[in-house]
Amino acid sequence: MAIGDKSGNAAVTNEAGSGGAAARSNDERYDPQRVETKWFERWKQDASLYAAERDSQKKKYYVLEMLPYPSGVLHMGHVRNYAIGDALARYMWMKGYNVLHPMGWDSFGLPAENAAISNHTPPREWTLGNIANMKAQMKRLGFAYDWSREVTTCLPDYYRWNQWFFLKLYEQGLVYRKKSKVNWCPKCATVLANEQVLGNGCCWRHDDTPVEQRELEQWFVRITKYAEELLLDLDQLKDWPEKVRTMQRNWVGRSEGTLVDFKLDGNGGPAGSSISVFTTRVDTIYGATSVQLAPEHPLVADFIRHNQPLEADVRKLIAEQRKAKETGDIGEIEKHGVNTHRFAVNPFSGEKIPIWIANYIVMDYGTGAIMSVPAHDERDYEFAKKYKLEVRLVILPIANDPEETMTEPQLPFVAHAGMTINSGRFSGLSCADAIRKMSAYAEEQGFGKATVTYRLKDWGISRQRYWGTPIPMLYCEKDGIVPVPEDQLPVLLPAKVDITLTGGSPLSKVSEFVNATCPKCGGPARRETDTMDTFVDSSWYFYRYTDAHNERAPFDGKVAQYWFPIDQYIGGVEHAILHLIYSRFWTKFMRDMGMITNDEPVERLFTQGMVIKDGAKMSKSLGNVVSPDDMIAQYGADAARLYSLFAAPPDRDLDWQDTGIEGIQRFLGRVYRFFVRQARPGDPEWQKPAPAELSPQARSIQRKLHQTIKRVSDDFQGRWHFNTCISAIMELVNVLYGAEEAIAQRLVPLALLGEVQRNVVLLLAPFAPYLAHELWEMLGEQGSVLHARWPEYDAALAQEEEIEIPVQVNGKLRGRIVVPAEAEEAFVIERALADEKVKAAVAGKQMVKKIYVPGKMVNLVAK
RNA sequence: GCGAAAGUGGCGGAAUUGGCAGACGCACCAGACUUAGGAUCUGGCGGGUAAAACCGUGGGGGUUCGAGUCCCCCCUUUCGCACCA
Repeated sequence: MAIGDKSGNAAVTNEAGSGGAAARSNDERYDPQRVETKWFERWKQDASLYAAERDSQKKKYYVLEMLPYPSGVLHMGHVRNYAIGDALARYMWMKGYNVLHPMGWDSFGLPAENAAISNHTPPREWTLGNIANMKAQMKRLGFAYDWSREVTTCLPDYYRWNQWFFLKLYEQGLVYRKKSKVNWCPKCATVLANEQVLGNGCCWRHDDTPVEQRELEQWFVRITKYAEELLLDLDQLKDWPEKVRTMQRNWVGRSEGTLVDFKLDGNGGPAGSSISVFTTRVDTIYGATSVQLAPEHPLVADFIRHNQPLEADVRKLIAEQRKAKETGDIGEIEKHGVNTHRFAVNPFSGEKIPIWIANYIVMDYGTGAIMSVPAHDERDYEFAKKYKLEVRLVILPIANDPEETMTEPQLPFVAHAGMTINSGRFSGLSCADAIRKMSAYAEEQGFGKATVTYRLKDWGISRQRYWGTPIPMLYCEKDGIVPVPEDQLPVLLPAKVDITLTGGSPLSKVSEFVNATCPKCGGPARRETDTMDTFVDSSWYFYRYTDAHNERAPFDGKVAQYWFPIDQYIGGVEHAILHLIYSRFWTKFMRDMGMITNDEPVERLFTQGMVIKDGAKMSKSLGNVVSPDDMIAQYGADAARLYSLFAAPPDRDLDWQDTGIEGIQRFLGRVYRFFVRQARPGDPEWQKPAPAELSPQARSIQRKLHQTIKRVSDDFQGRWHFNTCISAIMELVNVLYGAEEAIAQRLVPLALLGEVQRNVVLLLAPFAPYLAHELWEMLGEQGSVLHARWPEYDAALAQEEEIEIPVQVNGKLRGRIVVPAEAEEAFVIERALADEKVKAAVAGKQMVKKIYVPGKMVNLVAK
């Protein structure tokens, strides 16, 4: 076996500084720590290495990974996410684009406050320390970010623009103040985020204390103003995963229906009051035999006032409902209700029907009141059966045959198409027709109207917490709510704050912060002490990257216009709703303000799968966490990145296997050793382009090279199955190993060998930047491989000259023949029939059919 | 309950349009080199058989010359939604 020829070691001597074939095995050894440290130090010297160009003539490409929360250390999910984005960014650079690939920190949020409490570190210090740590990890991993555009949301130069946007929203009536229910722990005496309420409905710090619902004044962003557009524009987001679009569609939850007012029947109630009911099936209203109220419906309090014994029952219903909501099985709640012994009047029929309060009616959808039509709704049916309420059929199925008599359907009959009966003047109509006519009639008569209901609620952004953007509002006794004037921004978050979880918002106890002057009257005013939801920060951060140091505006619209929309956004599917819907809202709001021209922030969205180990998500409690630092120390950054791309297609979950990354490490070493043996940078012959005439063996190497370039390029353009890209490169390297003897015997022209090596480095560059840079230098190339041109494949060179065709007889594989790629059908069939095994298989049979699928296979059908 | 995705060797996965199932990698086995091997190189590796035949992509049916891929029914897993009126 010939392992390299001695002259090839010329490349090594300037590299490892040693010589002599005897020491070969040691010199050839790939030491990722040595190589990666070397390049890490070099890259550190050049801050502008990955900077996007300004005023570039090149086509732009904005690739973005979702910014992390600086929790302390990177985990493998981050590594995978950024490895995908980094590969794409590097590929696009090599394709000649002006690439924007920034990174930042979603650095406000609760964990910093918890850390402050548990280790007495100020949130700012803790957060900035984590950022420094994670940034160092990212650099060590070799991610090509333009750090000159780094955005840190917890710093005033960023959050002042949150405040500025808040003022703009306020000016336009898109932010308003409203009482709203919040989770309140009586022991902590503070508000809890939903995430801090345990499954049993208790406080996370006091697991024996049930959380109460309290009404608090909160700031709300009127995202519902854009509900329709947020829904409609989903159709344009063709390069978003269908799953995400569906989730957003459901989240917006548009539902067309009719509002109908049922007047309260006189005795004892407030005169003229009525119950507004939302229904999608007003055509069934003559079948309504009761009205059902949510236990938390405002009218219920009124009923209780007139009928005290009701209170206990209602409390029970509320408790049942809340518990079911908390445990997540509101769908399976056993239906309970209580009769108020009051009546409502069906405005269509004039009929008096009883009013009930039921635990399955929720206040936060529709109007919190329904008309109950047991005959045509499963839930109403179940309830009516239980409480012996009347079931009245008002829709019949439409018979296919007009002669056929309509039979009464089995109840409940949830009809989508049918004909109304027992419905007064609206009898005999199709359902669709009845809905249209009855809605119109209700509107005409002034007791209802067609309407659209959304599940989407306005976005409550007030948080009674310290580590967030202060809401720039003042409360003046004389002037009421007064916005902080723009020129007084930012409202700085005070550094010295005593963070405890008692007594409400930490800021409310900082008197220097709270006490302010009213800009209108000059009198004393009190500052808003709530801070903003951190989703505000992440709703527009990617615009800031385009103009990160602008001190006069969040960003320059012209600059943003060059870069937007984001060409490719990459992140976890867990952000499919909140972050991505708030971001879409913010873009539309900024567009309507005239700041930008794009309707949507993100052109293409990619959601990568989770990193799991031993079948479960990595978590400290399971003890199956793999630390990136350990992986870097043991195998190197390239190996960690490459493995996270190789182990599974990026959209699927990745099952981390420690032995798997060893295989990648082996592969990287294999590549390195081949180059150490075969690079001949000083040889002019090796630098030349490959000759046109090649031996079959040389030709097969060249063919494999072009096939590999094609496979890798196609995947970048299309389906992103980087796992198969990497296996394709492995195959190419395996071919090169198999050819070493031929190389030694000079059967492969040096010119081709050089060409193949240069291309192997280019193909590896997006995935394994450290090794690629090392090899590029080893090849004697000038400049960074990052700015080398991505190779183009030659279809003719990738083309096989001879192909192996499987021959089936009656669909079973019986033989293989080798034919020229361009062979005619008749020739191929003839050769197939001449094959010994095929002959044996068809012996004594009658040939029925001969099928040749060009270039693929032959199937002979014989009986 | 509704919706979506998935189910392929001992394992991760490949098969891009209906055309050789198991690429590539791991693990394992054998050989080479070696003072040594948890390094490296070479070969083998779905089941079955002496070799074939034959059997094999969750199960059952179907379409087709041909099905992992298309159609129907069922099972399992994961994710999302869920009295949404």
